[in-house]
Amino acid sequence: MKIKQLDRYIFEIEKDGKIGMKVPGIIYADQSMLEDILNEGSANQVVNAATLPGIKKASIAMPDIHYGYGLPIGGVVATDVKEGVITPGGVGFDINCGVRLIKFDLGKDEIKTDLKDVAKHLYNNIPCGVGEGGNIKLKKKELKNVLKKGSYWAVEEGYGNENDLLNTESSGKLDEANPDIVSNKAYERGYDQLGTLGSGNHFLELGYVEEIFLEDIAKEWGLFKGQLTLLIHSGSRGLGHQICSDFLDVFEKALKKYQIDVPDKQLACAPVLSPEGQEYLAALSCAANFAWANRQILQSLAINTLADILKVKVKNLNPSLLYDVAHNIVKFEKFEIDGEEKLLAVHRKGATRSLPRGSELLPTHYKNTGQPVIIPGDMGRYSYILVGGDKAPVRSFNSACHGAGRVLSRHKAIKMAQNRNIATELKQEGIIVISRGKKTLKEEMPDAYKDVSKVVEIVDYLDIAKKVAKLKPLCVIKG
DNA sequence: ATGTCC
Repeated sequence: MKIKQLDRYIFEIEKDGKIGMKVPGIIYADQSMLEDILNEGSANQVVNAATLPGIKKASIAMPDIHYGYGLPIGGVVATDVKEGVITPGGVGFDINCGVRLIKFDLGKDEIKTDLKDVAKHLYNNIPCGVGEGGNIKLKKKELKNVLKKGSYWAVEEGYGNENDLLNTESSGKLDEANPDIVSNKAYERGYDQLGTLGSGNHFLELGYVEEIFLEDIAKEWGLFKGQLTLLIHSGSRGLGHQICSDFLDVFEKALKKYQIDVPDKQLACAPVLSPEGQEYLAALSCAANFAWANRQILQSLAINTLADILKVKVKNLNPSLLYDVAHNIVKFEKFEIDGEEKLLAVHRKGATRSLPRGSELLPTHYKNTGQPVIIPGDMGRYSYILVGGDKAPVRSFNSACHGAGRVLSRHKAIKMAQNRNIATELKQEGIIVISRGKKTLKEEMPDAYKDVSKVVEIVDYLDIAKKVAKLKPLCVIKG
């Protein structure tokens, strides 16, 4: 492939019509990241995605790009709704994996309880781990309501308030959801998994604001130095995973039916407006709604647990959701393409929506600032709060990175970690980590990830999203 | 990410 450097942090993979590329590839990264990206094969996945029917402008990769199923994690692909395709490989297995940030009216130095006890209490109260169920057990009729209503269901059931809905992407509900499309197998996996964290890179983290970069915006958003924060990263658990699996079969058959040629079967796709495309959209929306209800319930569990162990009233903590963003999703958004407004299916696969100030998709209270973009790093370093940048519409279909991005695969990380005790190492840094799975901490150790500061620096430089504040972890709960 | 293979 031919790669041209267009700017300090912009690399273009030239469009090669002979291999079916319909648009060029664009990778936002620095020189050293680019080398890793080329070596591990995810640049090739960017090229593959550029062949998808109806793709507009470019097949885009964020600086946290790494190898994934079909499209790389950190990939953004926008297809024309009328003449383009939709692909489960462009969304991922964990549909609406995402992250939310809750801020408190409490400084970390005001905490009198031993952090170890706080971590233990959180760990004991937040169901987590592979395949683990929680305390909420639903019948089919009720789970259907969750799939239809998303965060609204959680709020109706007392796990949150109107303010939470206002501060969740799409208000925590996609209207395209049709619970009748979801397989019984997916339902079976969902009955007891609402309000559970899961495993892998999912986590619940108590931290604090260590540094502020944009004072005005931080002030407007109610952020202050030393402030206690809660970060929750989870998704649609087994239910979403099953929905993705169910549709991979459907889309493989669709390739033949619609005579679509893709270089990688993992990019199996169908026209957005085909029955297959529409059914996937209806099912994906159910999984997305489940994930939003899940994070809303986790938020409520964590806040109550925290108030309990700190021996303060919830109302005195004054918890408030800054924002909840989706990482793995398709959204229908309007963009100007060749001077014409088009409705596009924006696939974000390990990418966060990043709406600039003035966007009509923003709730009124964020219209002047732009959208809070929450970027978790790794459990030993830091996380960032950014704000949607003015160049996001032209550079990335209003998308930013979603995290640090892996440098080691899960397998390699476990191998590299050998007999290291990651929890002990982090404790020496003043971070309490409790994990349910034995392997999880090795898979998720800080060395397995890029330095999120470098990743964030690139989207900041490109004005895709601007740095507002940096968070430091205090205690982390993992599955 | 995931009842880490139906």
